Amino acid sequence: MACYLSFSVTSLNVGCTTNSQDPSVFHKLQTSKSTKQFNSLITKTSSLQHTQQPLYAKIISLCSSIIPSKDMSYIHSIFTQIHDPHIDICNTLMRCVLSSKCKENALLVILMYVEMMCKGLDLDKYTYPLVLKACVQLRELRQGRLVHAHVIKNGFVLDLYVVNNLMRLYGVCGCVGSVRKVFDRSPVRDLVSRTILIQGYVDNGYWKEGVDLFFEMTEGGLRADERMMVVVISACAKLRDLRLGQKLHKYVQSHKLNFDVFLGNALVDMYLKCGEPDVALIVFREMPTRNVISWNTLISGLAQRREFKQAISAFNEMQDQGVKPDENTLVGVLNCCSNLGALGIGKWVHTFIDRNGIQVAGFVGNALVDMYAKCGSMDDALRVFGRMRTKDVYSYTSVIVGLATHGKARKALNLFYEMLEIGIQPNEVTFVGVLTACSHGGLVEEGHKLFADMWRVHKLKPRIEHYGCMVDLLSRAGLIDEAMEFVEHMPMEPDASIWGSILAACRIQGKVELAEHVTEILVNIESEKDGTYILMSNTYASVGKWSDALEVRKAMKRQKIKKVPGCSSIELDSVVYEFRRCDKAHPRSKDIYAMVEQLTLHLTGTEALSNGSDYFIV
DNA sequence: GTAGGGTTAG
Repeated sequence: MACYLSFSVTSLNVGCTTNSQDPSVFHKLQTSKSTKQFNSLITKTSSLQHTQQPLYAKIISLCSSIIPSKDMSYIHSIFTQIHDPHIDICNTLMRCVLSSKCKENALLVILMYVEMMCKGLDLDKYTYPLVLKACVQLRELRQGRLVHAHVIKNGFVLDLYVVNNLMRLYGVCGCVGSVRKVFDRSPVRDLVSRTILIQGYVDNGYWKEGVDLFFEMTEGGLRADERMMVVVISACAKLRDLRLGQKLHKYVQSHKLNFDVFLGNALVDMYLKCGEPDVALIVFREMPTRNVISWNTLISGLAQRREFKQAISAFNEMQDQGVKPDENTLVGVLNCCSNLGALGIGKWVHTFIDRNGIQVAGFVGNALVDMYAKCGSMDDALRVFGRMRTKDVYSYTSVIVGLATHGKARKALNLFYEMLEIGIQPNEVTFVGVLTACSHGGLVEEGHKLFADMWRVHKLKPRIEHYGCMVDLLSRAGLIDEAMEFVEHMPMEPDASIWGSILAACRIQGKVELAEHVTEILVNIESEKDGTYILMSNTYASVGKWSDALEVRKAMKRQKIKKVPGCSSIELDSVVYEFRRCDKAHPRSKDIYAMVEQLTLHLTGTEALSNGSDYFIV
């Protein structure tokens, strides 16, 4: 075999001494911009014996720094051309390829590993962690198991780095049992192994088990470090267990652990998820350093608590402090906009996305589509959706739900069928949209068929909300008897929203007796809820039974049930204003009410019902 | 030259 690629010793010296054949080669290597140019330089250099190969490795690590391209195939091509490479060179090349953190390159590392085996090379303790890391990046369990077999065969089970990487691989591949097995059978373990073991449980949803393990270990005398605490606290956040969280926080304090940004972020997230936003904010303010993730944690955490306005002000503060938002920030903010109907802020975010060259794809694209749909700008939603190069079930679901709520039933359903044709599997939420479309479009037949398809075709078990959609569909179509029959045949206990649909239909059709029956059920389910009484009262009113309507109102008063004030919001110059019934908080509320009076007068010729008795208005 | 935090849709 000819053509073994390598550098001449002289060309290596080129950079440092004048004793060279071609003084420009080394300089060219350092300044080389393109892979092609670089490759041609390499192939021009002459042969090198493997005794000089450590020097060659140095060159290779230099290569990784001078070539910004993610295309590592040239490194692989160098690798394949070396006849008898030293293991250090292989490891260096592997590390270099792996550093780019993209899937294609991780695959390249595995390929290199296989080729090393074919060449009959003796792998060392540094090779296995690298290959296993590549498997982790790819979630490549099958290949990982083969590597595990080689690890055992070649006697590397005593190496901590190898063992820990093996455990990590099984963890990310969802094999908690294997993580445990490797741990239990390994004669070498350290704090890292223990952290990976706990993380294996936590990452796969066994939060309680992970936390229990932590206490078992610490009660046995183990001293946890910051990294282990981050894993355990994140498990606690998922468990929504405040008491436990406080206990862990105390552990951090009493053991004088370093309150770093990771630990801070984990604590902020935990307090937000456990329902203590005030404590979360205190911890957040106390953090010595914050990064973009700290802000994301705060913003998305507040959003999850439905504190959307507070989340937006956190976002504003973040910008005041000059922290650059990343894609996750924007997704969180867009989510707030969707819920507040804050179209202006949403549009601002869209502009920000465009100006910063952020791809409208994936999470960001989906959040943007959803924002426009929820803020009532369906045309914009469709425009963004149309421009997205790759659409997934979330993108489709957002527009389908959006169209359905905007009353564009046919268009929603057409998109649904288009989605199926492309081969995207719908999920439960997609069907909420599809059934809502049928309900709003009065498409009883199609609704029945699609409901049946859920399980028959897509193997999705209808949840209570789907039954709710069907009851709503039938009720709105005036088929109350069918709706009742549907409710009676439900496999689960109908909830308040389902009875609510029926009750609403009763009001429209003036079915007093059924309404009374349903109200009784509803009061038993949620006696404190105002909506039930109001619907019943309105049902009486709709058939002219005014005294009965009044009776219901009196009953409400007796039981101290107050109508929860409805809330609407409007956004002006990026500020969201909220209004409730009888709300006088706005500095110009006097003007606002005057305008309402005027408008009402204009529209109906009667005076607006300014205070109190709007129980009869749904 | 091993381990860690946050993420969209009804």
